[in-house]
Parts: sequence; structure tokens; C-alpha cells
Amino acid sequence: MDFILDRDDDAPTGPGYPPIDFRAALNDEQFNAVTAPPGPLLVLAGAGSGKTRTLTYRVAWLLHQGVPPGEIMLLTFTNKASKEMLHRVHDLTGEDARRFWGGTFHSLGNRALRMFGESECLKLKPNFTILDAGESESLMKRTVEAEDKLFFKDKTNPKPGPLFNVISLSRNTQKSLAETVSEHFPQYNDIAVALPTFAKVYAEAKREQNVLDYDDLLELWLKLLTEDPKVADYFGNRFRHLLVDEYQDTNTIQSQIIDALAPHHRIMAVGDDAQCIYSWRGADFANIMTFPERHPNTALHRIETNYRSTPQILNLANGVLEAQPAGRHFDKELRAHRANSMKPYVVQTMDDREQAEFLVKRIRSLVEDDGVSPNEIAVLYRSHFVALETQLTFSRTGVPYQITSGVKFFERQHVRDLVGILRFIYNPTDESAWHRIACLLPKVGEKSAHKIYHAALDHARLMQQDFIDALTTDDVKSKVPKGAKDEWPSFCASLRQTADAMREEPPQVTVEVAMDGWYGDYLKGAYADYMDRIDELTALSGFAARFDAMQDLLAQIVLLNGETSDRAVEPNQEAIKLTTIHQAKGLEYDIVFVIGCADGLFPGRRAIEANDVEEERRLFYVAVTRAKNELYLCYPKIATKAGPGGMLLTPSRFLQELDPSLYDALRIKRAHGW
DNA sequence: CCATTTCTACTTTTT
DNA sequence: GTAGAAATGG
Repeated sequence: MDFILDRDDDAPTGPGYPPIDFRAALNDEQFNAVTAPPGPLLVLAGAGSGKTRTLTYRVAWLLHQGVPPGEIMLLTFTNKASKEMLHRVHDLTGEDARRFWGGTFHSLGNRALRMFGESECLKLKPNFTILDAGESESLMKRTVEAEDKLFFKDKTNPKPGPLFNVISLSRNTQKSLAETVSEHFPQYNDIAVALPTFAKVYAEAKREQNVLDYDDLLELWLKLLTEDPKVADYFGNRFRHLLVDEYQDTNTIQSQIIDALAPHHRIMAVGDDAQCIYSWRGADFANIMTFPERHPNTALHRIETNYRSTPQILNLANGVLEAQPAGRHFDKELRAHRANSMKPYVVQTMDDREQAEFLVKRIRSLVEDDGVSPNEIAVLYRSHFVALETQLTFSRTGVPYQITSGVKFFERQHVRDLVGILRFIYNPTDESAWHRIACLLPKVGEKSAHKIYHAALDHARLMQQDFIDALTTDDVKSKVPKGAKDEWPSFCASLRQTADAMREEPPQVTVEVAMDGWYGDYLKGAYADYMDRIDELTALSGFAARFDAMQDLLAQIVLLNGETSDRAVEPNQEAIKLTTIHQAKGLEYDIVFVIGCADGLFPGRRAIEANDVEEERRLFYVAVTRAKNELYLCYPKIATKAGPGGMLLTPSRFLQELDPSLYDALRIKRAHGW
């Protein structure tokens, strides 16, 4: 992806875009928001009221006013939402989406750091790499252990994951660790004093290794904006218009970034407090409330007419919100626009399997009898594991589906291994990347990897040698466990070759060199489905072909975390969508099935135990408001997989709280007993 | 005695 | 698939 767009490129100004009849395309509320004069704009938009439509038309309107695309920044939460939005803008105006700065906070932060990371206030080396969640945690584990050897041995102490979460939340909310612990993690009160030290050693390790974690992408971006006037000027002058989607999900640091980006206050923030579902990442819909204070003369727009769903679906959605306890939310009622239709169904089945079979039967009938496009059907769920049985049944019965799954393409073991090799070679100080690949050698685990790494590092420093060359010296070899000695030469040789390729060849070739080297042999031995995995790595090399520079490829892979690979499903093949509700946010489908609507699954067990189901309720609200025409809320009576086997489930409290007149209950009879 | 492997139980949500 | 506990091996 190209980063720098010169302003001169951004001609033509003004017309040159296909004409749009804004008046006819929008209702009054939308039209007023879209054509509002530049300045702070806060748009409160209910679900399905055309939030994305308003944003995309706003972009189109700005373009029609002669604003060059290069002056527009579009911020979103998920990759999916950003892709969707850029796509819609493109459809509307024909403008090349790459001319905007559009993307998630994290990806734009990355872009900013690539441009200005070397600024005095950060002094980042340009070849920094980004840790994913797992690597961040294991780096934290290692650094904390180095500081306090016994910390994790004590079972009453938080494990690396939770520890990381505490520190991450404090960074995202810009609050002290002490405050974060007492507010959100009282169970860690007694170890709170140790946390600042842990945070410090972790931060130092990252700096030493020239790596960043996700939170750094926000934190350092903000630091650039507030501490380097040159950078602040650049962003302030260049991006004359900011548009922020799902504003209710911004956390403190994100909201500060927005404010720092726009000294000119030309921000359009769009949000809906009832859809705030990221508070576990520090999202606080109070940001909406205080927006007018931070941006004087904010024009407030409300968009409340719902064009998406039938009145019956909306009634149920309103019913979900009615059950909210009083206070801490704005009253909200979606006004229906569409004609009456059938009520949503609540479907009880015996177990997961029957639930899946119901889906298959109903979907078949929808597609074959009613001519519904499979692309317009979505199966939504609270957590990935709920969809397991559905996935299997779909595969078995040949229902085409596309899953944005827990096992995402870039998360697959072998993909991450290969990326690890690339990352390590690109930035040899990235010890996390080293660990990942070194542990693949027999008899090498965390400890040996660490020893080898430091032996090589010392040697390289001492002899002024390249790190990879240092690996083959006797000094280092002596640290390699016996079992790994055989493979060691070919391991090193392959790294050498890959490093050479990275210097001379484009990313795609580098990927191929790495695949054909030691790692290819390793795969052959380690997995029975070797061929499948090679195919996937070939897909990775195809993906790499899109990039000219290794750093862009690597950054995209970490940031694009969840993207299903292009090869999973043919782009225009028709397939049912299986996704978590979080990922479905902002999207809409003709037919929506929500599966696993049982207490313990949705709301999740953890939320019930923590006695805080409000966020889950908002999530449920998000789920039902995705549906345009038909909505099915399904739950199995018996949990087969999760929890202690054969547990009896009760319908979700969100269903029980609803007035039964809002839905039709359906009980599935077994078609054929087995 | 420590590091690694093996076995078993369980699985939030995203960047 | 993966994290954590028990078993094994250097």
C-alpha cells in the first residue's frame, strides 16, 4: 500500500465525479447531516438508520464540494467496516479508495509511525515490527519472569494474559495502573504495586527489540501528535476533514487522537450508544456526551428512521432495549419505515446438531423456493466455538459458507511460522519472531531459544557480524540442544538464503525462498496435511505479490489479523456468512439467524458470573438489528460441546425478558430419529 | 533438577 | 486449536 500521496496528485477538484442527487438519495435527517457546513458534527444514529450511508454520502458531498480525496481521513473500528465503507464510497463516486486515508485506528497509526517514527520524540528505527496479541503476552511473560522469577509460580497471581489486559486497559483509557486495578480488577489489588515495574520492563524490552504492540500504534501516534509540532502541523493541515464511524466505541486514547488530529474541529462523528460493545477494550460512550464540550459549536444531528428492518424486527429490538435498567443510556426508539411482515421466530432445538440441521433446512428452502441469495443470509453468534457444529453440518451437507472464523488465515500455525521467519529476518532484534521459529527445532523450547538468541547476539556484537552469520559459529552451536544439531546447518542456511532474497528480491520471491528452504522440509515431517498447508503458503505468496516492500507486507499481515484469505471462497461465489456479532456490526443481511441464544452462551458465562450483562444485551441488540426481512433466534436445549457435557440450557435471559407477543415460538421436531 | 513433550480439558469479543 | 498440568528425558 502506498503511503504518501502528494497533494498535487489529488487533482481534479470539484466535479469530474458522476452527478449525485443528494436530495433524492437521502431523507431530511440524513440530508441535513450530509450537507452540514464544515465544523464539529455529532450524528446520533440508531441501528439501521443509514449511518454508513450518511458517512459515505458525506464523503461524496465533500468531493463534490471540491475537497481533494487526500484531505479526507476516515476512521473505523474493524478492518471489515473500513473495507465496506471505502468500497461504498468508491461505488458512489468512482474515486480510488486508496487516495483517502481510510482504515482502522491501528492501521492508520501504523502508517503515521512509518512516516514519522524517526521523529525526535520517538526515535523509532524504521524497520520496527509489530507483535500480535499472543506474542505480546509471551514477551510480557518473559520480561516479568526476568524481573520476578516466582511471580507466575504463585497461582493467586494473574497469568500473563490477564496481566497484559490490565496494563493494556490502563494504556487505552490513559489512566494510572492503580486506578485501573481498583476500578476494573479489584481482585488484583494486592499486587497492584508491582504493576508499574512490570509495565516498565515490558516497555523497555519492546524498545530494545524495536517492536511495537497494538497499543503502541495508538499511544505513539498520539505522542507524535502532541509532542512533535511538525507532525501535528502536517496532520492538521493535510487532513481537513475527519470522519469517525462507530464513535461510541472509541476509548480515551482514540478520542484523544481524534481531537489532536483536528485542531480545526472539522470532525463528523457518528455513533449510537446502544451499540457500544467494546467496553472491554476501554470504549466509553461517554465520549459522545463530552464531544460538544471538546468541540464548541457542535451541530447535533439525530437520525432515527430505520429503513433496514421490518416493523416486527424493530419491535423486538426495541423490546431488547426496554429491558435495560434505567439510567446510563439514552432513551431510544427505532421508527419503522417499512411495511409489516412476519414476526421474528424463536426456535428451540434439542441440541447443536439439530440447530444446525434446522439452519440447513430453512436455508435450503429460502434459497431454492424463495430465491434468496445466499450472500444475503447470515448466521451470527456470540463466540466462535458456538458455530462449530454448524460449520461441520454445513460442510457435510454441502451448504456453501464463508466463515470469518476463530482460526483465521493469518493465524494458522504455518502461516504464522513463515511470517515469523520473514519478520525475524526483517528485524533480527525481534526476539518474539525468533522464538516462534527456533521452537520449531526439535528439543528447542522457550529456554533454549532464549539462550541461543543471546549467544548469537553477543557474538554478533563482539565480532561486528551479521546476526544470521553469527548463528553458525561454534560459540552459538554449543548452545543448540543435541536433538536440533542435525537440522541446525540447514536451518541457518535457509535463513541466510531468505535474508539474501529479502535484500534483492520482491516480497513474493522472498516468501517462496523461505517456503522452499528448511521450513518446507519441517512441514513435510510435522504435518500429515502437508499438501494443504503448502497450498496455503502458496496463497500467502500470492498475497505477498501485492506488496513492493517487505515492511508493508508484514504490517498488513499483523493488522489484517482476521481477514479471511482470498482463496477461502471464490470472491463471487455465493455463500452463507458465518460470523461473530462483533464482526457483523455495521453490516446488514436479508435473513439473520442468531444461534446459541441460551444463558451461558449468550450472555456468556463470564458475563453472568461477573454480574454485568448490559454489554451483552447491547450486543444482542446489535445482532437483531442486522436483519432486514427475517430473523430467527435459535437455542439448543442441551449443550453438547461446551462445559460439562450434556448440560441443560435455559433460553437466553434476553429472550425471556421479551414480551412473547413480539415473536413466534417454533419447536423443532426431529425429522428422523437417531 | 530443569526443559521439553505429551496428554487432557476447555474455548469472548478485536487490533 | 491451545493452554496448562503431568510425565519424561537430558
